[in-house]
Formats: sequence, structure tokens, C-alpha cells
Amino acid sequence: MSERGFEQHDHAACIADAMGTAERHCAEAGLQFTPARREVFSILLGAHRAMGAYDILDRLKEGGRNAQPPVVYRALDFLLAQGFAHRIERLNAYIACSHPGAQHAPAFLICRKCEAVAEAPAETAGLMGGVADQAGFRLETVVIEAEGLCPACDREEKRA
Amino acid sequence: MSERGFEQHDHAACIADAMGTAERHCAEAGLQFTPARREVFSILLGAHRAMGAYDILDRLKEGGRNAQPPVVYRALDFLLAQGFAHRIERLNAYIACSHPGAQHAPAFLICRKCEAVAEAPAETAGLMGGVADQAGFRLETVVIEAEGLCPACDREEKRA
DNA sequence: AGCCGATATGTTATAATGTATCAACCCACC
DNA sequence: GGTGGGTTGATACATTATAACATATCGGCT
Repeated sequence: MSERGFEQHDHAACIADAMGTAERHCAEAGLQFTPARREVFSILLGAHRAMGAYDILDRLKEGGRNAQPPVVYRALDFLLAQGFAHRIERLNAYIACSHPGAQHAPAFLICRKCEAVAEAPAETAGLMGGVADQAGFRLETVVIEAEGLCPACDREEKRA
Repeated sequence: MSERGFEQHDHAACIADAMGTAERHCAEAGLQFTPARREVFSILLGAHRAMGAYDILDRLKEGGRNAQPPVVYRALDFLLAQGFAHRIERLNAYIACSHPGAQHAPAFLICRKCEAVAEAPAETAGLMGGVADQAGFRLETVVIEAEGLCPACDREEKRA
């Protein structure tokens, strides 16, 4: 079972899978998947939702590590650069990637009520390519974030 | 002359035009276009680029007003709600709208070097509608922000 | 072995961005 | 002449992020 949209999925398997993929990727690319990075990634995977940097920091501290903000931000920089995690600009938060391995620039669907975040398959760069060309703009990255209500919160709102 | 993409334009005219449109809109809708809001809008229009809230605050203070952060954020909330300005999530910054009056959710082209921001004509909601439906997501707003190099900075980079 | 350079981490302090709260004010309206 | 909604003033605080510098770790090189 894999995560798709806001559906349920096999949590444990998806965590193990993502961690394994990250391991392999780092080994192949000669990158250090150090304890700090591993722990932050693990926390993100376990939460399975967008977390603020300081939420992550708290978890690290609970885990016995005497960590400071830079530790978290450095680990996040690494994870973002490798495509293992994404930053949700709208929330100033970070989330583990749902489709590890594949280089991509997904769109995000963000529930304004429960803050659940889903990756949506979108050819973000493709969508903007034409517009950018027309403006003479050299496109490098595209961020698409949609806000609204996830299926569960939408149903709940209708009942009320 | 109107602004389009990163082209030059008649600055003074575009400011006067935007301010006039805002005046009319507020009068018609029975909204108060108060001095605080007016000043913040004027500063944004004059800068003609994305500004952080505290940059705006500094300008207000230079203008003799003994302002505090909430003043700026309240004014920005108003301007955003009326569509007179946009928030650039990527920069935690705010910019006056290039096409005042029309209700819209544009895409933005952001130069990573000079931080110039252009509004691009994009039917952002339309682009995401299908994806959202498929996920059962009730779409409310869509933010699209592209980062790269504006024409000027791109040329400069190539020369180097 | 000893050193070097690159990369990663530890630590302190501080910058930058954004809000909560409550009092005061203004003004249209009853 | 209240009264109530919307706006502003002012203090304090919360949240998010980075600068700066010291230390550690490790692989390659001589």
C-alpha cells in the first residue's frame, strides 16, 4: 500500500521503504547519512505530516540529544537537497517526501483545518515553462501549494 | 505603459493608477481606506518590489509615524484581502498588485539574484482543479511561485 | 604515523518574522 | 447621548531562522 492523496496506508512499511531508499541513494552518491540527518528524517517520516523545525527539535531533545536549532536546519537542508523532504512554504514546515528517489517538484494540497498535506502529481515546471519563456525568465524551481479542505474535514464541515 | 513581466514601465502613472483604483474600490464597497493602510500601500507601490513587513515598518517610521509591527501586519491583511497586494511566501515578503481591481490568483516569477518579482498570467486554480478533484480535496486558494533568473540577471550570469 | 582539507557537528547568541492582548479612539447610527 | 463595530496605539511575546566560531571526524596523501 502506498500513500496516495489523503488515503490511509501502511505506515510502517512506508517508513522503512523511505529510509531504505535514502540509505541506498546516499551510499551510491557518496553522501554521509549521519545520525543527525537520520534522526531528523526518521522523525519526519514517523510524524507523517508537516512539522515545524522547532517541533522536530523538541523530538530530538526527547530522544536524548541535546540539540540546538542549527542542527535541525542543517539536517533539513540536506534532506531537502536530496529530495527526501519538502518545505511547505505556506506553513513554514517540512514534510518527508512521499515518493522518495524520484527527482520531482510536486504540488501540495494543504488542509487549512487539520494541516494534513498531500503531494499531488503535477508537472509543475511544465505548467510554468511557457509563461516563463514568454517573460524571458530562466526557470529553476516551481512551488505550487494549494490550500483548502481535505476530504475528511470537508465532510465534517458539511455536517456542521 | 503598463508593467508586464520584467519590462520597464511608467512608474509614476502606475502608482497613481493603482492608488486611484484602490480609492474607488473602497468607496464603492464601503471600506475605510485609512491613512495607515494608504501609507503602507503607497510604500509598497513606490518600492515596486517585494518588501518584508519590517522594511515597510522602517519606511513608516522614516515617514514620521511611530509605528509598531501590528500596524503593518493589519494594513497588509487589509490590502491582501482586497487584492491590492500579494504575499510572496518564498520571500516572506509583500508586493503591490500589478493588476489592481481584478480578483485573481496569479503565479509569480521570482529572481533569486535581484529578488525582482513579476506577476505571470496563470489560471492557477484551473491548473489544479483536476488534481484536487481526484483527491477529493476542496480547493480554496492556489499559490504558484517560480524561482529562477530574471532576464537581466540571466544575461549578466552568462557574461560571467 | 602525521598532516591536511573537506565535511559535519556543537554551542552561543541573535536576527527576522509574526501574534496576542488590552486599552483607547472614532464615528455612524439608534 | 449612548452604543457598537471597526480601527489604531502600545507592550509584550511567540515563532522561525541564521551568524559566527569552535570542535570533531574521516579519508587521502606524503
